[in-house]
Amino acid sequence: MKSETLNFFDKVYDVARQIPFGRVTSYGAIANYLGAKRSARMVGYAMNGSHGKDIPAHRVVNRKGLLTGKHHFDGTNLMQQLLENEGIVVMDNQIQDFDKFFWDPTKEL
DNA sequence: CTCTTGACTGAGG
DNA sequence: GCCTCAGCCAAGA
Repeated sequence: MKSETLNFFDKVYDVARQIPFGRVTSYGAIANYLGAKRSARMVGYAMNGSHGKDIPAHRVVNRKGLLTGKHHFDGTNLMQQLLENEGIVVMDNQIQDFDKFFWDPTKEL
């Protein structure tokens, strides 16, 4: 099978699955890694299908480190709880020291 | 094919 | 620093 057989969504899932424990990244970073810097919205859109998979979607936030996608989780503060469980400090839906926990796939991967 | 939607981002006021 | 507007791109109806 060709490596290009993977759809945009599948690529997003692949990258998101490789996010290390205790680290977070942004939609734009993933999109940039996929060669679609302008498709950051598509990354988030793709995450809609991340449920039921082994995708740590809670490690993916917007460029400001804000938990914009928390409303898509089961509870209202589930996403924050998961992040805090990994040692990440979250306050008011915003990750503290975001730059410190930021994981860039284009550099790390 | 056309229109709408969206877990985004950058620029401007 | 906060709010608003516009651009971007893929999937679904």
